[in-house]
Amino acid sequence: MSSKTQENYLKALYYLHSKSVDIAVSDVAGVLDVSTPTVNDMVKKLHKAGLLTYEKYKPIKLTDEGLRSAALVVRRHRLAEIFLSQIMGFGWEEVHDIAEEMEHIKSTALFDRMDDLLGYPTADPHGSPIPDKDGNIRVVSFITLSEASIGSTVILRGLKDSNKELLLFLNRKQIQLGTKLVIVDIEEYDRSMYLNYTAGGKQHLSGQVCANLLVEVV
Amino acid sequence: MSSKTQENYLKALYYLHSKSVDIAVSDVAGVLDVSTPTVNDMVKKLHKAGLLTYEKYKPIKLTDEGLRSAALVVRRHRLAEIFLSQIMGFGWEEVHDIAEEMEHIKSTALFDRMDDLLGYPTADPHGSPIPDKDGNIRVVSFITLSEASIGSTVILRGLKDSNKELLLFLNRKQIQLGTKLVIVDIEEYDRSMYLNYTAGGKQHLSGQVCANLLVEVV
DNA sequence: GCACAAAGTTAGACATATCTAACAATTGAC
DNA sequence: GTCAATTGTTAGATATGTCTAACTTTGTGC
Repeated sequence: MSSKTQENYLKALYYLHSKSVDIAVSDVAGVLDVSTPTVNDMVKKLHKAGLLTYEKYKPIKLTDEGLRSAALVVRRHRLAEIFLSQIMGFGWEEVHDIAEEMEHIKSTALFDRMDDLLGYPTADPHGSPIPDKDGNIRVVSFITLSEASIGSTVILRGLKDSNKELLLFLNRKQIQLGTKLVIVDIEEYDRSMYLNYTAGGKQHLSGQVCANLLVEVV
Repeated sequence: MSSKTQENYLKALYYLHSKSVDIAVSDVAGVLDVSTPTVNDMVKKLHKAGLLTYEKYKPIKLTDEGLRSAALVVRRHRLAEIFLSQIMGFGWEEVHDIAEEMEHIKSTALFDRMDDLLGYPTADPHGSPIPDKDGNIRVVSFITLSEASIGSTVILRGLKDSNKELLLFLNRKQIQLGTKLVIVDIEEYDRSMYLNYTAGGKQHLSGQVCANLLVEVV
């Protein structure tokens, strides 16, 4: 069983892995704000646990098992963030720090229940993907609503540049993550769109709003 | 700032304090399942932090500050339990272990938000009181519904002996914690009651059910 | 291709939280 | 009131996670 500290190292490694498969000890130290000898010790422990490859003076790499474990920490973090925001009504700027602590809770049931309540989101409001229960990441490429074509059906998956005003606006329009939108018509001159969706009926959204909504075409 | 371990000691001390103000080192060790020397060390730390009184070979006592800190841990635990049960739909038997971890999250905002969402409960479903934000316990004495008299208005605060069937039954009757009930009539021969309340109108509850509902007279 | 800077490692120290073994104080039985 | 049992304390060890200081390796600039 991995400790809270080990989970934080895994999360840092997951982040660095996404930049480059080869990871430097000093980069881990930088991300976690600890000294390199401290990282060195932990690297040896994680190597012994089979979560990463380690040879003296060589760059380290996450093993498949390490990547999976790390993805599960990230899954818990992102589910917690979305839960805090969507279900508990926190602002997106408040959720990170709380999720940082919630992600270490040892209860798969808790996070699976969040997943249920949230309708199995595949990405957070910034479009970062949420690994599934097995640590797999479903690669979905999002486009902005502006890029979608007339007649297509899309699902809102994230916001490109979220701010309070946009969130409140979407709230008033009864549009949330997971809402299925049908593009009825597009005004070419200002890139605004006419949409149809269950909760709101037919609505008109400005080109500016459309450019900020990340959607998945279905 | 107190660590997770210290918070667990405080919680144990809170429990023992409720049995007797004088607390034995060995009792703490028993509750937390650690050795007495371990408790001895921690007692010295908590004494240094001003949370309890300590004199060699004398029984220990929580100070006012210690009692307040401990109450705040208990508050977080109980709010988390009720939140997991009421909002997230967990069974009462599942919530304790998860709450055991959630209670250590360092975010007053999280627990205050739970408190809001739950409508400021004063007791958990077993009738154990929930300390407020300042660690104060509002002493309310609950009686069973059976003990209430005709014409009185009561609020459901807890269940004496909760089980799934009872919870489902109350759910069907649309009675939940916080529901205000007016006692319209009592059948003396079987101790059953006729009640009036907003969501359910006039309802008849058996004596067995009435004996299991903990209520606050208002 | 060599020197030196950057990166990585080792060694030794400290804090927290835990243990066992040994010792000390208190208390209750008689 | 004494002594044995219970309870509390001290001392020394271990595991985790952190540090600084000193040393080693790698690799780049010239």
